[in-house]
Amino acid sequence: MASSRVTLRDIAEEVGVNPSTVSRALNPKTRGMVTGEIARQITEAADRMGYRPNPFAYSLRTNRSFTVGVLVPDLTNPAFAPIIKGIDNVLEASGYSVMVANTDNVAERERRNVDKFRERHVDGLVIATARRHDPLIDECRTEGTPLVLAVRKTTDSDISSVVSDEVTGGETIMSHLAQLGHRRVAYIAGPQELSTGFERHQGYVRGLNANNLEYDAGLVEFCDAFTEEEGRRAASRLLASGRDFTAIVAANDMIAIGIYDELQTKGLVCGKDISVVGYDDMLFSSKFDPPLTTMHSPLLDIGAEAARILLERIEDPETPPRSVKMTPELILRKSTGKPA
Amino acid sequence: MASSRVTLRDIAEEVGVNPSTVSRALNPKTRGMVTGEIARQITEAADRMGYRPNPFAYSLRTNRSFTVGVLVPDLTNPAFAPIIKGIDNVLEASGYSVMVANTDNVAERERRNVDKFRERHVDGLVIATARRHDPLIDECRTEGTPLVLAVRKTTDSDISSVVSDEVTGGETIMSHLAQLGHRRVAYIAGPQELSTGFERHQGYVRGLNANNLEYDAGLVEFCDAFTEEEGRRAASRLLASGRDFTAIVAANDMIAIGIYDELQTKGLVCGKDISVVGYDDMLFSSKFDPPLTTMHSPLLDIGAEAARILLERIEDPETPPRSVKMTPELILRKSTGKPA
DNA sequence: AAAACCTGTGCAAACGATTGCAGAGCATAT
DNA sequence: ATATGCTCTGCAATCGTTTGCACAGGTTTT
Repeated sequence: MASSRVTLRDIAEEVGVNPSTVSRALNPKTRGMVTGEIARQITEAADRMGYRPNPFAYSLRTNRSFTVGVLVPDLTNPAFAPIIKGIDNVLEASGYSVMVANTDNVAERERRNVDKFRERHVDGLVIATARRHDPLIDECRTEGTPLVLAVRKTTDSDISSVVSDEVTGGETIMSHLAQLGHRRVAYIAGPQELSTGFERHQGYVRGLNANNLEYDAGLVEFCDAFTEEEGRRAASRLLASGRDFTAIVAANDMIAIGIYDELQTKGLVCGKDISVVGYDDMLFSSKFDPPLTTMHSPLLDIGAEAARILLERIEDPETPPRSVKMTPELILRKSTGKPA
Repeated sequence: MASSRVTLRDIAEEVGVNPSTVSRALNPKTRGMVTGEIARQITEAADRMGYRPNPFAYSLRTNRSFTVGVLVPDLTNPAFAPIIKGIDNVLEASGYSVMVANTDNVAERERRNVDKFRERHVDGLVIATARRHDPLIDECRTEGTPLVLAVRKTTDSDISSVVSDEVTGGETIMSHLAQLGHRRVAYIAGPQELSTGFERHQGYVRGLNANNLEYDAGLVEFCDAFTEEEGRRAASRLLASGRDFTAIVAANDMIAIGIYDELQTKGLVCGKDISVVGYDDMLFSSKFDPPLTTMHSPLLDIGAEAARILLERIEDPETPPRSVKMTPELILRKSTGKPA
């Protein structure tokens, strides 16, 4: 990699001043300290010579890296990719670079990557892998690392986070179903150690109440992960239980896909024999067979907002933690209908 | 961000030697220079005290950052996400960090990000945004920046790249169709300034020849981008042309989806009235309606291999450029059948 | 006119590593 | 016994910035 040859000293010599003057002239914050004319000469020389500050020197001196680390469980999961994109969009505009790490949901890998990020002195972290109780997050907090959680939160509310309003989302779904006439609706929950899984399930029970439906433990199955395979297995258990129900709501779209799979192998047609609704409205959920009715989570915005909050906190370490809840939106498609 | 407090000097004082000795003891390459016992004491003290080298200092001195930049048109496009994941997997294992940049296919943004990466002295670049003639790539080449192209290449073969074998892929698709009995198959091509678009189209015409079908310019439409929308428009033009054909092959899965859309609005049923085949086998292409028969590109492997080649080149700058072609695999699903 | 204060600049010390060079100590060759 | 060589360690410079401090010169205050 060719190095950016020209340094502060070069410019200083060119203009005939001390490097420190050049430094001050080039830094907006200190520019006022130097005489207008000299500053002009310096900036002129700087871009004539193609000066590019050396980030290592800068960072060594200031301990700022203009870099943030992003942790996701799976880069290729359409429920996470948009978050990164959102983050990248706002961070790029502010001159930051984003480093990503894929953790595949393994705690050890999360820790390793957080450590790596810290060693590299990232200015902050956005974490989309947090569990409700997460020692790693606690650590970061006590270490004072600026961080914001995306799409998930911990039980500790002293940490910035941006999520969608999962419980009212879940509630809304139930109302939709109730309105269609469903009385017995099953639920396939996500992992309860994730706020997403936990709160969406909570939304389900609230929705039950709100619509005068009663909770039946036999109608809810839990998944160990937000995956198609887990969804399929849970659906299989549900079907095998012999219980009666006319709709299944899934804790997210991946699980919903798993349900599709199982229904299909059982010869049930989704949207007619049985309704199913997902959550997230991830890419292509409108292309499935049938198109999935689902709760749209504004993933891109969540990422962007997380980045903004992080930036705020980085620029001013005194900024108190802030938690924002985006409001999701129900997208009606073909996988729900009146009960058979 | 709390700084990693302990430095070489601290360890030096603790053990009672000069910082340079500590440096040597801790660096595997120079470890041999220091007496075994002392080295032992040093490493012992180092991890007792929790020493973490300061990357800025290291990089400032050595000009190495253990960082690579990755350029993709769209992080959220399922045809690119796996590439990043593949890259991350191998790079993480080698202690590198990956910085991503989303360029949305805008050249100016590509340039800006490459510049940013260079300023930050990344050790290398993997670029998935290259056009067949790409001044940006030329520049990088003459600057000597280690880089490897992923999933695309330029006409200049002196640049490392890893792609799937697009032309034989395209050819294979045609043979499949011919075997089913299709004689008139249309093609919806991708942008010809991208090697992917160009070579896949080339595969189409070779496949025509190989199966004794003749080329009919009226049966091919070109897209300006690998998008659903472009695919839909091209399909619309094709259908409107009044030409006769029994199958459409798309330059990639996104375009294929666009074709699905158009067929549906025209009341044609895909896989019966007309066959369509995609390319890439991106996530969920098995979930579409109907499941898409497509050419599987080993995206994850492509990313991983690109990372490996880059690493090679970084460690030894004399390594000559290397281009590898992965072999794709035809995945038969429901969108193709015998001609109506 | 002296005292006090600005304002703009330069000097030099960091930041935390790596590395060429010099030299101390000791073993081997002459 | 001297010369030669080898191995290990320390010294100090360096990478390119930022920034506290000193200070020169000019302005304002008393």
